[in-house]
Amino acid sequence: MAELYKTKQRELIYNFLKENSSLHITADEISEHLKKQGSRVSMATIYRYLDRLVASKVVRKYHLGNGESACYQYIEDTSDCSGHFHLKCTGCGELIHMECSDLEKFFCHLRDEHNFRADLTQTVVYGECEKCLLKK
Amino acid sequence: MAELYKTKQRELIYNFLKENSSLHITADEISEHLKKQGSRVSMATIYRYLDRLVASKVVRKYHLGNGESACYQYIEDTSDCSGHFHLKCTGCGELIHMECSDLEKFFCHLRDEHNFRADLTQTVVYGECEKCLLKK
DNA sequence: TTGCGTGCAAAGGTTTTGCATGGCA
DNA sequence: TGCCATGCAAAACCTTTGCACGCAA
Repeated sequence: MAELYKTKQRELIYNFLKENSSLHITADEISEHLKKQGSRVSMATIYRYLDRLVASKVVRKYHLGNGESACYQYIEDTSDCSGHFHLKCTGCGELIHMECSDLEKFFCHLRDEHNFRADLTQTVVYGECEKCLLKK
Repeated sequence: MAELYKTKQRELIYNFLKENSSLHITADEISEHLKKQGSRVSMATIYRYLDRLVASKVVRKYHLGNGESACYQYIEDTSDCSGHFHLKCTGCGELIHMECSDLEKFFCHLRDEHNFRADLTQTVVYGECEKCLLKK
């Protein structure tokens, strides 16, 4: 499905996302990165392609709140939807990736007791990280 | 603290938020509501006042993702920050308010095991609600 | 009177869209 | 050749800001 045509622009965007699958990347960062590489790709193309990748579940879209731009991340393993979790520090802005067995419990609790199937890959927990708490 | 001056516009906005403290309201909804009441208040005034209310912790600001506008909610009881939680259905868009003792456990787990002090009032869990799951 | 609050209009930033052109198959 | 993809520019959208005027205290 998805892209019928393979183009240079799409290849560049795709590779950048895949090579940085541990990061959350904005459309603007993609544009900047490609510019440094010597390739210029219009924002329209970047957004249009990202929409397709999101629709075909190749990348995930995050919205980290306030006036910030949306972030995109390449999905490493399509099957794993349970163990990965995000914490965003409202102090320093850091995004923490968390793996934890207790999460599964929380997920099951929501499903069994509240009839709500949470999508933890889409969910971001806001709060303050260790470093920022110590600063106070 | 906060507003030194009491004005008609501020009173209207404040009352609307307070009377609907169970809802999450956008700046635009405030504008529309007041328009129906016969009062027109500029968006600039609404946003400026909301900023103040957020700064003085009278209302809470939520960002529900994607291109959606920010939502604001009057804080009923200033002290209660632990037991209230939000689930947003990605299917029908409904925002579910959840009270649950297991949440406290989850909150403590993050704090004790991950050194992260979550702000549950700012956090929204995405997923699918009962109704949308049944539709499938 | 003093200075904060308001409205208007313009600007800001991110994302989307229309249209003509360019490029893959 | 026949579409689809691209770039450009303009528009859409939410939110912020500058400035002159209005109004609370």
